[in-house]
Amino acid sequence: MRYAESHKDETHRALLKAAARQLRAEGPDRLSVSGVMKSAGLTHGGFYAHFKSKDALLNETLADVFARSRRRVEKLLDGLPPRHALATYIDFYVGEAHRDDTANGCAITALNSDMPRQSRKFRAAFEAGVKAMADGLAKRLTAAGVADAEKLAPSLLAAMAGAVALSRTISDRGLSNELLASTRAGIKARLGISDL
Amino acid sequence: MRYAESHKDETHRALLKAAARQLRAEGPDRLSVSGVMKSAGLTHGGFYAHFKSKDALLNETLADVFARSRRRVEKLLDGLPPRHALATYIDFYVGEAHRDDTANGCAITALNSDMPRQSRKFRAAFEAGVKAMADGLAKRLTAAGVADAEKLAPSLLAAMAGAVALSRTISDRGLSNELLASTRAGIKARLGISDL
DNA sequence: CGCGTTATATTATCGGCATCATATGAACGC
DNA sequence: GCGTTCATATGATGCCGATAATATAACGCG
Repeated sequence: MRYAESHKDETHRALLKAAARQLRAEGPDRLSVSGVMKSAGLTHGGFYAHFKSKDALLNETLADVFARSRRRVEKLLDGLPPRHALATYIDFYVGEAHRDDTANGCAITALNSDMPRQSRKFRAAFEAGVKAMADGLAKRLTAAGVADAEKLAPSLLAAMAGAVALSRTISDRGLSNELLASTRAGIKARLGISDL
Repeated sequence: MRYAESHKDETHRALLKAAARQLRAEGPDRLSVSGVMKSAGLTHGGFYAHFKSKDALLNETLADVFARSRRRVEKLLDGLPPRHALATYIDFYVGEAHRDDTANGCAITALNSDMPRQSRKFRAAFEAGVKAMADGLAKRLTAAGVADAEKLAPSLLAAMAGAVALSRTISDRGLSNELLASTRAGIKARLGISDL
């Protein structure tokens, strides 16, 4: 290695970061190799020194996005008492800020309807991410004393992601906000934490 | 008009029908002009005699999809007492058959996450469809004696669409079914029609 | 029954994108 | 400072899709 050993790793990370944003903003089809390279300040040709293919980039990126989201949520909720953590999570996920920041938001809301058209591997990465999120939520539900947490968690996740995704399609800000608020209230009622 | 006047109209309708399936199955980006023409038994060149552009086709197709879905639901629920109609609607929408038939299903579940990346006109057509569906649902809620129907309807729609969309991304059939069942139960509980 | 019209087919153009081959130039050890 | 080696840049190549120009063929009217 004549280059500083960090160079390639740093570039790799930079590409992943750029891809993570573009994946959620543009979707897997519209994300382009040259676009990612340009975002990282490079030209398109060097891409294949870092990833075998666009597919490989997409798969690695998606796993990375889920992992980062998970860590972010854990940091956000760390130390909160269970019921509070739950309420905070719901407010955070089904919130205006999340709706307005697709590029950094949850992959489920951003890629929901794209999945059935993607490659097997990409779908598998998505599914793994969903399962991890659902498991994490189930644990928090259990900790908060909610019954049937395992079965409930995926349904709650779907309701939250569905609301955020749909809120992004509504141009009328008031209506969009109302949709989010109504969803937060509905979910909290279902969990018996309407007071938080 | 030397051709039978019906020819062009028939072809137009056939193209719309093919596009309607491909739009939901492939998404707006992967849907291709030549694919639609081939589905209708034609070659790609003649397309522009029927539509100004791919965009025009997409817009018209989306409006058509929503209109047809609406009519289909109205037929399904026609004559049922309000609470029954509501329960039937939920079972139908959040059902395995709907999940398994993307190409003929609701545009919201099929295109949810694609919308933020589409053209203004296409998004407007989508939004109009969503509003019409929400209004229809609100009317049925009101008829069934549910309070706050106007605010509740979009949130319910989002939960239903989110569940179906997410259920399509889960390869494990059992888990996927469970997600749907849990969502149906949750929504019915929220509406006080768990007994139906 | 053939003529003009109109729907559809053929073929061409153009651009974007993934991928790849080769060139360049920066950094480190000597 | 010099050459080696590796990251990145330059510049193809080839495919696929949207659009458009032109050619063909089906049809009904006179």
